[in-house]
Amino acid sequence: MNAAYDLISRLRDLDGKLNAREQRVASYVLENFGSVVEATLGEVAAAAEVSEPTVIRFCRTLGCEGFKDFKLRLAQNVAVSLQYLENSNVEARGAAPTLDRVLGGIYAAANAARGQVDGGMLDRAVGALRAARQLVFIGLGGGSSMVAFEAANRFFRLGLSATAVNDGYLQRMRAAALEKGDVLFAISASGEARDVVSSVEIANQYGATTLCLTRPDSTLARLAELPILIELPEDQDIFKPTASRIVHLAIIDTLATCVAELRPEETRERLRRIRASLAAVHGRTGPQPIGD
Amino acid sequence: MNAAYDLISRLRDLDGKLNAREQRVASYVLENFGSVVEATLGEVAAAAEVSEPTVIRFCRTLGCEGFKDFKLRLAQNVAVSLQYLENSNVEARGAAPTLDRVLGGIYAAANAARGQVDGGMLDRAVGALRAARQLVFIGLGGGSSMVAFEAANRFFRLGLSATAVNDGYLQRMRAAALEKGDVLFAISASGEARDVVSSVEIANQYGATTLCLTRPDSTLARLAELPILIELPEDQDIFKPTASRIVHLAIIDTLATCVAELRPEETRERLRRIRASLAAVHGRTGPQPIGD
DNA sequence: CGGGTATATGTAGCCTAACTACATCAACTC
DNA sequence: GAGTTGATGTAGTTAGGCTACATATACCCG
Repeated sequence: MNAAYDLISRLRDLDGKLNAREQRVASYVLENFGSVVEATLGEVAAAAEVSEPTVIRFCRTLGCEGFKDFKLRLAQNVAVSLQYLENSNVEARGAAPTLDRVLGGIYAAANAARGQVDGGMLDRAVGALRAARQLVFIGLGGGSSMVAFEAANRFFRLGLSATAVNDGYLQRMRAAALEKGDVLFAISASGEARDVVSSVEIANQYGATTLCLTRPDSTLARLAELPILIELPEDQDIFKPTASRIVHLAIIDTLATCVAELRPEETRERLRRIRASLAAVHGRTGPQPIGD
Repeated sequence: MNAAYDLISRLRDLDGKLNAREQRVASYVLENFGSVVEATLGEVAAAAEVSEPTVIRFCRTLGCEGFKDFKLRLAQNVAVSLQYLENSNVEARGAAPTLDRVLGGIYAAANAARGQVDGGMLDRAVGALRAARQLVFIGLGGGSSMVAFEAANRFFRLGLSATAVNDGYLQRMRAAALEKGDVLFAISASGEARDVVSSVEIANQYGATTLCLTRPDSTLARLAELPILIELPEDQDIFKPTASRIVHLAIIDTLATCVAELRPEETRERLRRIRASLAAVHGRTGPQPIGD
């Protein structure tokens, strides 16, 4: 998508497939993002125990113009995660560094998503959503269930008939009641949640359009008609909730925004009505978030 | 918090208070982040119509070591927003640039939050949460209600007695049933949602500990005992859902992580049990997100 | 098995860009 | 109105990135 953003993933892709000496550089860089950003060509060459031109060649292999360009892109690439990850080394626990870890995880997941999502995948989903007679979002297990509800919450504001269901039995029942023109949108971090998978199969049988937001190579990914697939980086930090939910919300927001922009007049009117309905509850009227 | 992150705000702070020629440089930089990152000292000097040393002095005024250091920091500072904002200029609508807008909004909100949240605020909240006999999260209006449920979902995993309530009447009732040692955690984007505010007042009366996550200078902020306050940047993009929900989720994740780390053994055991309970539903067992 | 070619890597030198020291100029003070 | 301080530019130095070329290694084909 964006050249600058691909650097690290390209680095990871090429890792192992490079010339011997360039590989040394790659390994060194992968383990020392942070310092490489501030190092000179000579320093990197010395640290990786190769000659300077080898480092330059390595940069060019990655598609950069030279070492300078490489450093700039690397800086931009790791800027965010770097900040957070470096801080997390400091064993100064407490809440503030933990916030950094959480945000760092979100950034990492968001960047990963950004690299994988291709426009077509989302555009097809948008096409199906805007044309839907009714929209049913399903998810299970807290995280995905929450995303499903939030999705319904997003889309009803646009004047669409949207509901979320997080009861496994009810999901199957709702799926069975769908027909052509209806959309079933399944959300699952694992892509294996049994009730969700079955519901998609059922909806397929009855001719509904099935979308999903999940991992590649999962059962759900194979069954849905218009899958949105994102492989998110594993998170080692077992005490920290995964960032996948957040990325899923971002995707939902993206889809909702696209649909809203395709029908601006209707959307504007709905938002006006919703805002008016709330003015009574708290006096505020400005351009605030609608709905608290 | 982190030096690198302050560059642009420092620039904005100093804007107008600089020497005549350095001001020229500042103005130029503020309007050309994007190209400055790739420009040389000479190019910036020429573009701002000043001499090269003036540019260097300008960099030092901002607290950088020199032009190189300045450029690096600027690159890191604007890396994210730049990527996203630049893309949004391109009128190539479609879903991919919209994803960039959504992520850009999240980044902007997250950075804003990061600058405002001080450790003490969070640490006090963590202290109250870990000691709670029971935890009740309340929120209204879709977004905040979702965050409340997700919070309960996060904390029950740690072995705490956590519930979420998004029914305004029920919120008051729950609040009235609380006592000393219990925690009421109110979540509100506006800080004015009537039922939520009242519930906090009621809980205060009965001696429960009241926390909140909301805007500064709001009614809720004034009433809660341990407020977590974040002023989030207004979002002009009316069709795009606000990023405030996401930041609120990040704060909740942070609190949950801190509490989890304060009681590691108990948490580990709960997570093991929860994982085991799900193994039956989908065969996966690895270090995946727990609960789909 | 050996010569030739292609690819990988290093050496030495060049050139640009960042920085420094110094000079000049303007403004403000007493 | 002269002195002093601070702002700005000029010229020169240095270091770091890059190129051209040389050497070494591996691979292929007869």
